[in-house]
Amino acid sequence: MRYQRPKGTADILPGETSKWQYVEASARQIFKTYDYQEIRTPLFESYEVFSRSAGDTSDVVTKEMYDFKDKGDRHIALRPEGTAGVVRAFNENKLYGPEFKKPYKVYYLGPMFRYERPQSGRQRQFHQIGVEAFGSDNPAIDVEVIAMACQLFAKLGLTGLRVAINSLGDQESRANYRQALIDYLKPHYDELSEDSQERLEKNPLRVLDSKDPRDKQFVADAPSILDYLTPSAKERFDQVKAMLDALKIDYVVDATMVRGLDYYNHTIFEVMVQAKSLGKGYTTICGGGRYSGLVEQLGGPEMAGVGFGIGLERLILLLEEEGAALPAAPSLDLYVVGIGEGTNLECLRLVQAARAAGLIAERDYLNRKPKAQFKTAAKADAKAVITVGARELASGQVHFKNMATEEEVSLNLADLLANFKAVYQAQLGEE
RNA sequence: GCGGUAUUGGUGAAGUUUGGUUAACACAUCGGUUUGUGGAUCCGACAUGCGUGGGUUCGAAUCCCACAUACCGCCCCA
Repeated sequence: MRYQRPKGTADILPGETSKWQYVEASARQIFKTYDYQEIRTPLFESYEVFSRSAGDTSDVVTKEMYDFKDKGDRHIALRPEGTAGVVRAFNENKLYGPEFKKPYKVYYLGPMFRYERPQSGRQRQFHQIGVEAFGSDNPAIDVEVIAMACQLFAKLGLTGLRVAINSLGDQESRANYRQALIDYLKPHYDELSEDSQERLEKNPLRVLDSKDPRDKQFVADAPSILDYLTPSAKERFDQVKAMLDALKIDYVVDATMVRGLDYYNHTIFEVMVQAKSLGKGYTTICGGGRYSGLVEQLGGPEMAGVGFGIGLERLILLLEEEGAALPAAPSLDLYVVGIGEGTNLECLRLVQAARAAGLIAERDYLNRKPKAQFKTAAKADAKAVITVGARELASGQVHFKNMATEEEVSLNLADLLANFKAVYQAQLGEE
């Protein structure tokens, strides 16, 4: 074992990729019905695109970003999340212009990079599917993206999900609450965990998320952000809740939920799940919300946005654990057995004719014995086997065996090659 | 970045407590039994090596050190 993949990366092998394709296809199909289209942005961007958007103090920026200077001395970073690059592209291509329908709806899917300690469902190169909708303040879009995520999970057969929502309010709400929280926690400073003491300085809302029992007793009685929402922010949140109710989407309001990236405001939400494969307690597989100032922050006009990201590794791990119906490898329509080296060309002609007819066809390339070839055909669940040997080459007749019934007939090789699909289907009694 | 557990063929793994010279067993694969017909039987082949590199020892998969990776818990996050 000379080389091994870099820490926190994975090879997704055949067999695995079919699951990925299934999940991706399901997402594309659902997003399409909501009128979202795919956008593809670079895997790397200027460092500032991420540092400006996620917040200079966020952990994602300060310690988890893969950044480097390229040969032209540009400060580059591998994307740690999808939103910033999409917003940059939105601005750079002037998609805010009047000729583009609003809200402007896009989805993306691909690898993201964070320098983290790997664990199950958490890698340094990981994959997200995400959506963004720009240019509407309507809370109905908040609800729509939540509904869209739920619909995807339902389609994939996931149950037992927990949808948590919260509102961070507008800037004024958040500033007022931040101060209130600091005022409340400051007197207990010495009793807080070391982590939370630091959080209190940098990002006080994070204290609410602490798992440390020392912090939890204070968090329980801490002021709620929902009491600090301005009337308009509260009205907005009430509308979101009412619309979720109207769509019969189950959710819980979690006033202590915060987000790791600083650009969020108003509605934020997470879809969580309890799974053995993802560690103890609830794990988030989808997170998102509104970001009203982000477009402007990255040099665009004042324009609202809302979106979410889904962690694909976690999602697929979950589907496997739940025994969800993931597609199996397709079986062969035809296997061509060749006996003796002289049949090499005829075997090639036959599989090529079968493939041209749209059949999944395979043959032996190793000049193995008929028995071994039949074994391979049976193992691949081949529906039919055609045998070609010296006798067949001489007579122009090949043996066609229906593997299910074990019946074998002799067919004219020229007829078969001339009209492959019809002859094949007639033999198997297919339409 | 911090703390912990683990790492033996293509696969599942036994062996590590008590260091001892063919690294068990099973599955898969390949070959033969059957000069040209499938999941069966029987026979045979299949780790000059136990994550990597050092060290201790007459002798190391077994003991010690370092490193790498995976996993678990923090931090954080999807």
